[in-house]
Amino acid sequence: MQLDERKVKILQAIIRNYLETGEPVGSRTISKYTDLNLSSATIRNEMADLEEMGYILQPHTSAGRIPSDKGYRLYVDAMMEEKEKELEELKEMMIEKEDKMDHLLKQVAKLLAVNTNYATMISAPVVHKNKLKFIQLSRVDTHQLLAVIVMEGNVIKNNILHVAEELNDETLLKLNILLNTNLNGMALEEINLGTISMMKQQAGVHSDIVSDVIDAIAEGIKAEEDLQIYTSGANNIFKYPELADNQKASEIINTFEEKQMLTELVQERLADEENTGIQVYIGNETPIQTMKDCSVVTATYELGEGMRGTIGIIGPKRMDYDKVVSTLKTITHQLDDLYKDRK
Amino acid sequence: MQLDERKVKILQAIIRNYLETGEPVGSRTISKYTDLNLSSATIRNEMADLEEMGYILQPHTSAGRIPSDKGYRLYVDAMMEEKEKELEELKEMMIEKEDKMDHLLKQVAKLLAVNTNYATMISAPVVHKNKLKFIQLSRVDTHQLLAVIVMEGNVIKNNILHVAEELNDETLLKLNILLNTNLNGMALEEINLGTISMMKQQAGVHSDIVSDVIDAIAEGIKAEEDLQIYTSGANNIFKYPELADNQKASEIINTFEEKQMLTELVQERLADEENTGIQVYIGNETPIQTMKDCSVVTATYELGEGMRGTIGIIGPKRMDYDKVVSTLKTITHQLDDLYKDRK
DNA sequence: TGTTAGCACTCCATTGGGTCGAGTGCTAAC
DNA sequence: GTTAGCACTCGACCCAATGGAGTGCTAACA
Repeated sequence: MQLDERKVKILQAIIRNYLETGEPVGSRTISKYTDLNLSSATIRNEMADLEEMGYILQPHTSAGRIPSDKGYRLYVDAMMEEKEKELEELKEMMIEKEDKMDHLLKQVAKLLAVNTNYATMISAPVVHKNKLKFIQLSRVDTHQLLAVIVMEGNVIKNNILHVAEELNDETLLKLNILLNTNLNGMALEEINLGTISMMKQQAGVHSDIVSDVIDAIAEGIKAEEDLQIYTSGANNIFKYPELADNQKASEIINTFEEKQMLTELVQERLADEENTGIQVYIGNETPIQTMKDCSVVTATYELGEGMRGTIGIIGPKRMDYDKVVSTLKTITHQLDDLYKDRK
Repeated sequence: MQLDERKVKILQAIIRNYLETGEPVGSRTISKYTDLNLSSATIRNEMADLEEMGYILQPHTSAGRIPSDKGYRLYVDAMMEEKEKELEELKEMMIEKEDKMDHLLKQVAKLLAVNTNYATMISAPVVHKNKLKFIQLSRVDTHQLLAVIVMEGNVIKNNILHVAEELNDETLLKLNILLNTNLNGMALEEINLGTISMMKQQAGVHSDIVSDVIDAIAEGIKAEEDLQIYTSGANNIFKYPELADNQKASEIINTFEEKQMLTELVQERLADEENTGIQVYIGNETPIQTMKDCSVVTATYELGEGMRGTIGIIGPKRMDYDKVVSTLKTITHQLDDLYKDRK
């Protein structure tokens, strides 16, 4: 059987209607809803076909039809294509240009959640090419050193080191020079045992401090790797009865709270360097099992120089894909602009 | 009417039973439950009295009784007194001694949530006496300076400053000396316009850099003030049917997600310098309106030198107060120990 | 051949009555 | 002061009946 234009129109009508109401859609509704001027009987025949083809399904014998995952997929694909064409103006948004990245991201998540009425997440940008830019040791106390490590993109790590013997200014200066001449400009992956042992040798009696600094750098990488994720609007799921029953709600809320599980979404996106577009996971397509009753829309944003993060919107399958996709586009562009402004 | 010993015993029996089952408790149950050897009829009489006195109430005419907020209050007060006396051994806990404070706090929140089956929150310690310990400007790039500000308690703030003209090493050194001699050891509140203008004058052409650093310090205070709160186990509320209906669950989850509202709990506790004990809010006693159907138990922990935070456990009114109070005591002591070890 | 009206049928949601049981208050007896 | 007993109340649960929304199928129509 073939999916002719009329079938597509009917399918779209079913989906749109279901998106609005959340109730199964009957043939009579469609017969009035569309401008096709077909009787409910004809619609019924077409609907039987669509069901056979797997685009819609009946929750039970004498109910209306609801879209299947496959049906949503068709709808979304068509819509995405449309969106891709229209180059939309970026709307004004109320982002206070906070200096602190995490404040900004929290705000973005919240803004999105409030605007869309869905749950949202955003991952902090991950720096891919992590080069050391600058290292500085300073004496804070007689037995405490402060190690400041600045990486490309002005990501800064601090560490307090405890030292047994007090260091004089000259030694400190020497160590600083040693560290900077050897490490500046190096990508983190390039720092190998050879470099380290050489530096230790040069540091002489203070080799343990070099070790400490290296450790601090290593820790910096680690901290960077378990990426920050901010969420908002998890309680929006209560607005959709099909997600609000205790069992499901509990699982979803938990996923949001743990955040750990959300990284799967992010990983999946960031792994693919090329893919910077918008991705839609419907129902079981999602990589996160607990969200199999939801749909997830993700977008990748970029802050120049390989710093990329992911934004996600999580809602019921009957989410307003249209609006969500537009909103995500706008937001990712905004983030882009923000970066340029700050540069 | 007076609350004699027998009434108290019956009240306790009612509460204990209700805590376990979550169902209204009938007279026959109590008659078998306690070792008072009283018939259900007698219990009924006593229960009528207790109801009149406001300690228990009937959800509807022919149901058993459930404790009122006032009833819980009596129970909790009695229990607290008991607990205060027994000096309990600190149990072994699985806290990895992470260096990063926020990891630690997240872990504590989670640990608590898993152990108690309630929702938990913990606020990052707030430093009350914020003294500057050390300031350092370093050149990162031709037009970028890194300002590192270390405060008492090794709280570190970084800021990248953008400068128009390139500074030579000597100027940088001078500025560093200027900043440190004028500001070190000062409490943040003590830095006034007088100090600032004097420093600016001394800095001459570079007075704008001094301004920037002062701004950075000011921002440091601000960031410190809107305190970090970590939460865990919000989805535990679904385990208690009386909290799991959509309306209530949504509100509670929202409160947890926003976190902002939770600060009220913290503020209330931290304002009172003396009060470092455990506080129980039952139902409407809570300062957070959305939690009027819950009980909240909070404890203050101290990491020496005026760094204090708050831990809270949020559950149904029929929470196992006994266990919660013990657990909180253990945890706060543990945090104390942790600090001593690291010192 | 595609479209439509009509009809029988299915199934869910809702409603209302009936029953059951847990629990109460009251009274009278111990 | 305590208890047994009894009538009463009220929510929970079950069940059957009802109604409505929606379907599939068939026959007639353009």
